[in-house]
Amino acid sequence: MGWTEERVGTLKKLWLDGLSASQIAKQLGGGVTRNAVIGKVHRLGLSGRAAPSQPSRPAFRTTRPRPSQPSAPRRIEAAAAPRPAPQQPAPPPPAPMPDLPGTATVLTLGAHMCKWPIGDPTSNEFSFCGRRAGETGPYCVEHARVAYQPQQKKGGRDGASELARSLRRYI
DNA sequence: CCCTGATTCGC
DNA sequence: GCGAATCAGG
Repeated sequence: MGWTEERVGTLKKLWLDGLSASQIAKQLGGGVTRNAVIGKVHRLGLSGRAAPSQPSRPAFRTTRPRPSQPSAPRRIEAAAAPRPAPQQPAPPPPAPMPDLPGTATVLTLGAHMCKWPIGDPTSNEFSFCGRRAGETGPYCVEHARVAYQPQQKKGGRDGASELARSLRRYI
């Protein structure tokens, strides 16, 4: 299955919520593996996260030898370069998930109800927004703005701060 | 062995 | 652009 806007939106949301790639892949349903999710995440440019559960950042590229071209000798690059002491800025606090107005479970979620995921999809408290969804999209007007992040290229008004404000309420 | 994300590269 | 294969690591 291809990456529809809805699936991409869900992917973004769940990834920014700190869910693992495999969890996102399960939640998106069949047709996607965790590799697909990770690949898409990288392609979307949001590889970094606020709260990586397992911070594996070797800071140096983990040169992966290519399986193809079998005649090529396997060269293992041992990290010999001295690296300056990296200064880690203050880690951002983890984002708790407040309860939102809608609390529709997957069973009670209707056709025209906002399908914005609320909470951890793997937990029992997971629910959807459930408010009235627009005619065009699966989300309510408020979540639609967050899901379909507009191209904030130009324009006099500051779309970024507006987006950040709307996001802030859910983070 | 389970899991995690990261990367490469053929498609 | 997509994702399987593969990596390094917890």
